[in-house]
Amino acid sequence: MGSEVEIFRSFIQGRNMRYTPEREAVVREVFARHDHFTADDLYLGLRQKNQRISRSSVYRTLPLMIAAGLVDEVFQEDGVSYYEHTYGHEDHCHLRCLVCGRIEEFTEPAMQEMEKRLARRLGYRVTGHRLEVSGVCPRCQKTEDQGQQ
Amino acid sequence: MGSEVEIFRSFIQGRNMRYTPEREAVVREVFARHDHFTADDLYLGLRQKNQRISRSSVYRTLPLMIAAGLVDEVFQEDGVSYYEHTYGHEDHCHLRCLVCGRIEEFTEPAMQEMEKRLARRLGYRVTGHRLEVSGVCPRCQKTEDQGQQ
DNA sequence: CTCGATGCAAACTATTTGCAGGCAC
DNA sequence: GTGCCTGCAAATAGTTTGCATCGAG
Repeated sequence: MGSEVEIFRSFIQGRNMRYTPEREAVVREVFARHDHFTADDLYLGLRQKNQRISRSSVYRTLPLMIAAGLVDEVFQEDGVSYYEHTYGHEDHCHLRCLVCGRIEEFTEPAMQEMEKRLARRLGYRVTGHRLEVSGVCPRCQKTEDQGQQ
Repeated sequence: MGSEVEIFRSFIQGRNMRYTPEREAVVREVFARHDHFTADDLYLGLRQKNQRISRSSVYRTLPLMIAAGLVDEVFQEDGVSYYEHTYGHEDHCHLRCLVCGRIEEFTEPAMQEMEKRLARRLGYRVTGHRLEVSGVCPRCQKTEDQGQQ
């Protein structure tokens, strides 16, 4: 932590925008987390830390962090967006268990190659990807078996 | 078309649910389309064909078609879900141009292998995946170049 | 006939936005 | 001091839901 804050400050100031305490608070909260979070998670987390901030500011800061390349929206569930910070993270994909809802991450080196191949084949300049694999996790398979299903 | 309707009818009746004209209308509309559509697209399409149906019924029928394996929710945009029918379609992924918003499809044989590898490695029983690659399409790259960007 | 399905309108909820006042620069 | 940013409350909009009625089986 620390360098992410600096990166965001540069990004904001480089665009001649104002580096406010609210914006810094959001960056800090984002990087204090190491899981998937919603806008409201950030808001409530900051509130619990006695940071005075509004939901609006959280909602207004997230797109800036995405533009700065520090955050990605990784999936949506029940109409709610989930985010994660990306700085210093290895590129990874998400695996969702349809039974227990748990989401885990995995890295897949083949993805990068696939992307390059795609870019060449279709003429796209590829900037990102989102792979979500769904299925049933080992634990839930076991439960199903016991349940004779 | 035709066999999809039959599949849905069997699915509904097999669950001891009622096969209503509204449900059949939705299936027919879904398979009359060959692009991505929203729940409202279906509703409006049916209305234009003078089918008397409510939005509620469309919204209530879509999850049934997904459960029947005939439809997939493929992405969300601005809080709106987009669907496509899957029956008889080759498995494919989506490529989104961030500049013009166009979404095109591509098939990627490596996906299947990747899935199998994953399943083995992590013990998951994999049932589906969603890969969305984003970037800039050839046409928009050209425009950017002309614009000196 | 019975009970699940429909249509309508109201409810829900995440996110966005207008506006008056505040503060980064 | 200027004008971007904030907080608040209200608006937005897709989707869901309660309920009276309808109709498939």
